[in-house]
Amino acid sequence: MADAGSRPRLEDVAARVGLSTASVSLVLRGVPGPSERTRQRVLKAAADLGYQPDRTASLLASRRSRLLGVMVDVHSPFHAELVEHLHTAAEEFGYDLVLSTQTRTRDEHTAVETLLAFRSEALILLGPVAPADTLAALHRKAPVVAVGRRIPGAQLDVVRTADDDGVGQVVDHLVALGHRSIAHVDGGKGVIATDRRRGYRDAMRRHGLAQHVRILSGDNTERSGERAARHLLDEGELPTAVVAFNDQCAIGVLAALARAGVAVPGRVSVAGYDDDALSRLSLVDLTTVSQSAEDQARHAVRAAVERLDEGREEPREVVLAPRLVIRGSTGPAV
Amino acid sequence: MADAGSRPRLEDVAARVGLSTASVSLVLRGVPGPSERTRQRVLKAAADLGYQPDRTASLLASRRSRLLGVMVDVHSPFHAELVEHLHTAAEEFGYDLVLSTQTRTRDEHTAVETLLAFRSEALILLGPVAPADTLAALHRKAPVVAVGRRIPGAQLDVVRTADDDGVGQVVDHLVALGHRSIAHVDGGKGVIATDRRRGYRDAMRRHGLAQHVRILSGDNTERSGERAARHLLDEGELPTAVVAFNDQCAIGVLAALARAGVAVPGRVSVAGYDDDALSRLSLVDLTTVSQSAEDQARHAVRAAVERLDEGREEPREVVLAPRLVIRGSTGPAV
DNA sequence: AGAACCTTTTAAAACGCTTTAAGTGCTGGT
DNA sequence: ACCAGCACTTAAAGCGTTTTAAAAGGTTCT
Repeated sequence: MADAGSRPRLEDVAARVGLSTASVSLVLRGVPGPSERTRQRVLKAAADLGYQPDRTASLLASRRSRLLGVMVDVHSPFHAELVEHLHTAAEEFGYDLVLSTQTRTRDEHTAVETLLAFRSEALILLGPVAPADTLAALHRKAPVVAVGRRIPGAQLDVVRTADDDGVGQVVDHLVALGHRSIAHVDGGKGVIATDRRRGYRDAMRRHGLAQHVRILSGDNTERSGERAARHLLDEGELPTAVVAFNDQCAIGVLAALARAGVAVPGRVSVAGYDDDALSRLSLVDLTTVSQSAEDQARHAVRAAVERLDEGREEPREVVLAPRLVIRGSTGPAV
Repeated sequence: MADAGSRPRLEDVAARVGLSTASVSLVLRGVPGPSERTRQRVLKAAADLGYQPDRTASLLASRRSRLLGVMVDVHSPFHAELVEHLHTAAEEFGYDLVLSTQTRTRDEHTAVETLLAFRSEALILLGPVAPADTLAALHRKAPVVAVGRRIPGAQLDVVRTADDDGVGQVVDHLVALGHRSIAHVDGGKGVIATDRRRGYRDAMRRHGLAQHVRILSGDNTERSGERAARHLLDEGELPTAVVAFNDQCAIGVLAALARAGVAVPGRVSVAGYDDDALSRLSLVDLTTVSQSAEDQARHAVRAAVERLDEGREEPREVVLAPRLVIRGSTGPAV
């Protein structure tokens, strides 16, 4: 019956203690019912046999899968951090994670299909780029939680930080250091970039620096930061501070300035956004804005669980306050 | 029968064309047998209904799962790159990947158990730290392919690059630039560190520089690089070049030198190992050694497939040649 | 006309678990 | 004695696929 070579099954441990598979199943899942004596014997037998439940079978048998599908961009250090916190948060609620990495060769669509094929009960999408209506359609199949991006008028849940506020804090910080000529390298046409750009504009206006507003086009790459910095250098009218769209971009700015022999923060202060692992490198030591991965992860899981277990129907948007992280790349204006 | 709300099942598409689920299953998996006419009708019906096979059920029903379990350290940029290539390689052989991230809170053991619970047929472990006999025990349950690390005398498959050779290439490069006083910041007690240290020693000896051998203790962190560099600075006897255990460590060295105002590569050349995304940043621009993620991934999948589909039993070790990547952190000796 | 052989289709038994409704013994109250 | 009620336990019906052995429907050949 118990073929020597193969993994022990529920039936094998049941046979070992002379009980039914049903009882064993109950014990192993910690469902109340079985007596203490039974519980002990089953646990011992399971341990002796090295029994390990077969996920696939469990998932199939239970209508519930208790699985949350997570789409991540495998290249983003910030996503990696989020995933770690998602893991622990999900565990607290008795859920597990299925990850689907989105890479150059596997687009969002494929990634999401994979997650559904694994019967994820809800989807947590980190920084999805798909248009709002695509996400809405998806949301009809399974609850979707979008993390890190604003989605206007959507029925789905959103967890994000207030990007405009974050950039505002950076500008406040720089102004407090005496800067007036503060430029912004923006992030292109996405929703996130729009918010950060607005945050910059509003803050400048608030400080009566509207005439110093200077926006250079860029994106989320190092290269774009370099290009923008070179542009400033060539023009000769160097601002005293640069606020970049994100950390990658900021690092590009730093590189171009370093090559040109411009002292940072002596001559020009530079700030980024995201508090990437990169920005913490002591070689980089970048002033930036933290999006508190842990809180975002916790809220995302919480949102999914509320939909699944507590029957919430109305959409919810959680907007967290970003936190300025001051490091060595910003200093007093010259 | 076909409840409006739920996903269509195999039975639903079978009913739609008036066939059995068996036939539909055959068609959908591309198994030869069904007639052309049947094939067409089934495909159309499946498309109409938006049918999507349920992975869990498929996996359970087929003895084969065609799943490769991959353990990755979610924080390593190098692993991220490997995963991307593993995906495409696995796809070529008709396999899929299950990822299990190993984080601070989830150790190797848990990660691997998860992979087995998902019925992975083979395990691909990226940079496993477990002792050889633990891995050997695991290998008895399912074929294990260890990537990136030497495992002496093991029965399992290993795919790695020749670390000693890689460091040797770095030393050769530096010697060619006129360096003689070349120090090494090592990586602690792991197998990888041992190999790289040996590579350094051998190369120095080969060039008749045995009396210049200088090894500073370190590990795989930026901090250790900084510490080592500060040590050298304090002593006053700065070598003209430093070969670090890996890129992270090298970046620490760079940071400490930068703070001390030591020009790189003007006064001291610095090299790392791994060709991390970090080292490509133009701000860092680090000479390093590439481990060719794509080749390693391909060989790892190939090894697993040979075990699973071609009945190979003897262990195999694939040792790839590392490739020196020359960037801006190394230059002529002063 | 029947045997022999294809080709195509299908019924039914897995796969390893969960879950529900129905048991089985007890105890204690009448 | 009898029944109610409680605490456990279990038989059996799924979950949505794959797979196997066999059936069904043709041909072609004697």
